[in-house]
Amino acid sequence: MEERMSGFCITKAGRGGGSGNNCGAGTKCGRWNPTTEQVKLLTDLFRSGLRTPSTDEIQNISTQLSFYGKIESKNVFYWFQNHKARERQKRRRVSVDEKDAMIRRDDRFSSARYFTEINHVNEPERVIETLQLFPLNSFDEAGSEKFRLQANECNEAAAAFSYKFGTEMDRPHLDLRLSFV
Amino acid sequence: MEERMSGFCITKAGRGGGSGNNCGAGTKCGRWNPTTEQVKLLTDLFRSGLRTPSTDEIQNISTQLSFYGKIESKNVFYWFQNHKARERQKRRRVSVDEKDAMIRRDDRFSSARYFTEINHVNEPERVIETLQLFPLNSFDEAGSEKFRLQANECNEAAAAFSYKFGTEMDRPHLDLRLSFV
DNA sequence: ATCGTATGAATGAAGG
DNA sequence: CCTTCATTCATACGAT
Repeated sequence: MEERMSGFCITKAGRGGGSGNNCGAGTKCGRWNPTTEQVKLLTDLFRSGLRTPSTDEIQNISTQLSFYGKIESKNVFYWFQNHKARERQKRRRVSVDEKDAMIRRDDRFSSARYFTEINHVNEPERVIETLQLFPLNSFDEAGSEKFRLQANECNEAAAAFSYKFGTEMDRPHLDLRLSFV
Repeated sequence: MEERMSGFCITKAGRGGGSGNNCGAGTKCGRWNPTTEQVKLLTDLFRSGLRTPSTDEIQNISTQLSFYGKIESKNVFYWFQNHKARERQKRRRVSVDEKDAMIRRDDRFSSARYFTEINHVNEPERVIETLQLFPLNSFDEAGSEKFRLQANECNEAAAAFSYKFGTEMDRPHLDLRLSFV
């Protein structure tokens, strides 16, 4: 394996042959490859609170970022979609992992303590502190959406699954099939 | 091969310093190093037909595998993602390589159509799902598309990333605040 | 040490 | 919005 360069190069320069792409000579240019500057600026915008830019905003961002390399509006659109989704996903996984760690830590104790600690994990924290640095009025969408997020009722379902393992120490017999949810 | 380097790795996260190396059990390290037991169990699950575990399944698997060593749910997620992708990739490579790789017309070069054709039409004769050694319960991807019970939105806790870069990168003043367009 | 491969991690792009 | 796929980057590890 590993000769992935054989064929399969959409390169074709089909991208309207526009501005000099950041794909070095011979590099495959099948998809957008953001430059570090572009990533940095996009990240800054995200940190500023922008999560779901409107079409106009996307267009504007794309136009300005095109200074640093080839970019299209859809790239910006996808970037925000992915970044938002993955941050949320990451957060979700991490929180559950922390919970698992706690479960494993004192797996033999009452569940009251368990839930108490759970509640401690989710400490509220603002992420929009930079919002005031420069007043973006483009929060029509992102803002309302953001405020929609609430911490109520986290994972009760996740806490429902049973963990009856931990007793078998020697036999790798694990019942990993528990997808009846 | 190997023309991809070109020193252009975004490498932002750069988590945990490069020199990964062996991290015993429980040590912080850059990259998950699955134990043989973990790999075995994951492989068993895969061979049993599990290909795209749901969030809950990922959680359960991760929790139970954590008995054999440090593991996070994202590791399980990535493992299945990669395993499935590479299986398919290998399969495709073989089919393309074994067969006549040149008679194939290059009619797949059309922006978004490319993927669609790849996914749906590019399989002439070989089977699609060959991994059904014994029926388990979680044969996913065959169209189940079961409803994921989304543990809804925890709070916005600890959304901090590793916005580490931004040290001395020249900041060419871009006005990304597209107030109103 | 070098190289090649296997594989963990990430992310662009879609689909639904 | 959510999940999934394809591709790529980065690294651990064995063979040379």
